[in-house]
Amino acid sequence: MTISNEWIPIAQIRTASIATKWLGKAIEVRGWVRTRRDSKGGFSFLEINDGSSFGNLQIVAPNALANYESDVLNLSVGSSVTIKGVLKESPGEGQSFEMEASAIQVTGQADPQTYPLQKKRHTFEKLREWAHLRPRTNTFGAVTRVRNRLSYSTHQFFQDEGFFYIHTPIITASDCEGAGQMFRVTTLPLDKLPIKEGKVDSSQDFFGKPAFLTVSGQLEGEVYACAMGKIYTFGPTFRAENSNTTRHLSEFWMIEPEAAFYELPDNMALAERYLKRMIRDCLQDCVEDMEFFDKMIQPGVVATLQLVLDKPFEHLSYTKAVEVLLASGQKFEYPVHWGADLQSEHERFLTETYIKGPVILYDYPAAIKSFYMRINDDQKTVRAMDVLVPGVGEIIGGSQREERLDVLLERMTASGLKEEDYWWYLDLRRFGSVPHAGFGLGLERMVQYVTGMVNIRDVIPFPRTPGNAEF
RNA sequence: UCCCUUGUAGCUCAGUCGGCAGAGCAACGGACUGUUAAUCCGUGUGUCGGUGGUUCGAGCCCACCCGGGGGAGCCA
Repeated sequence: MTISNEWIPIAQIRTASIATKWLGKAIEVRGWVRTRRDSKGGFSFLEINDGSSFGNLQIVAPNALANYESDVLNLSVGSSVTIKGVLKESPGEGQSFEMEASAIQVTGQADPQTYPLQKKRHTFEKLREWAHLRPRTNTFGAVTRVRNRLSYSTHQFFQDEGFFYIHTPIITASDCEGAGQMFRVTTLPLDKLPIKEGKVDSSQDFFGKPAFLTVSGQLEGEVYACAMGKIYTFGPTFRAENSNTTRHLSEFWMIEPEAAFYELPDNMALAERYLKRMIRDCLQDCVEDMEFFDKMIQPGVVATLQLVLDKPFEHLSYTKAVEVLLASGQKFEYPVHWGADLQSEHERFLTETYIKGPVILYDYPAAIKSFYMRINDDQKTVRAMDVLVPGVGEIIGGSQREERLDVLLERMTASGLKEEDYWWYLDLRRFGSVPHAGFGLGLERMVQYVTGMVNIRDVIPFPRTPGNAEF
């Protein structure tokens, strides 16, 4: 049996407009068997998935095939196959097209006695133990394609808007980013650490000083924004927090745009355009996947996203938000008062009950936000913004940065930070300082929002959480 | 890190009062069928998370340890 090297993605056959051009023609597909149904009518049905689309291709395998008895009747779930045949309109219900096989080559068998995946539904918890096999399931295939689309949209959006893609460092020697607990990076022998004056002598370490995995590329992003105008980063970030929730990972992917001459309103508008671009692209290009999420994962998610596209985002100052919460009559576990950070129950009320959609909160009390956020004229609040969405909560956190050297120095002193650790960051304010702003978006939270997937561990291929780095 | 909850067949789970370890699905064998998570008949399946204790006897009670899930905090 000779099989050519030309095969077509099943996604093409799932798209009626493209499929028609293959009708009646000999084609080849390659993929994995999802299920086999034998018929005594002299043929078997195979469902083949190759990852290119949510839907499968139904193969009709006639018993006239030379290897029908020996191979086809032994094909089990998970086996890989290469199939040649002719694309036809399907007389059966459930699919428009099917392929009448003329040659089936079994590439790799999957022993049904030991192959963990069944045709039946598995819990997400169990599938996490099989992270190497779960992309072969409907849900994880769909999540993977949506995640890919969101990543692609990110680059398309920022490139279209004139932002430069900047690669900020993964390893950083400044532990001053302040966004959370950091992972230490070292080549020192852990069983025999060099000790000097009772402390680890980091001068002997690889970089001659303590080094860490980045928690944010923001400070480096500001450097490039203050030269290139508009930049964005898109890379992995690491947080060594011992958090065990459905919305936190130890390793996650973050998109951080930063733009010179941008003030907070520009920043908010950018965030809104960006989120809408991603949603629009997913609804347009991941139709089958989104239909699946809408039906099986979170009923109504498509309509909700469509609604988000049609309406401008609500804006609410922190002060107004506190008033709304106080006036709501809702009983909260944590009482609300001006100056306190909003708890997730408060955020949930605002976005899920009060606004019923995305909401941008801004102008937070200075005391609960980072030192680099620009102080407002009231001296009490800073130009910070959070974008909250129903279900997920905070999906974006950002701010206009403090560009005035004297004010920034004051804020650093008040936060107990040392000027010398930030000399290069402060230089941006010494030489040609400009107003600038940016934000960070957690890719996984965006995937959660768009798909309705409840647990963040199920929207990243190989989740890293406290106590779990398998695979 | 704190609180709650959970761990029994490949998977999902039941297991009463402490007294021989169970069901459905999957798998396998057969029947039937342009089938759609096909259907029908039949067959097999166990370190009851681990260690120790109480008891004539522990899946069940007690102690400690490990894993999973949910909530909180931290944040994206």
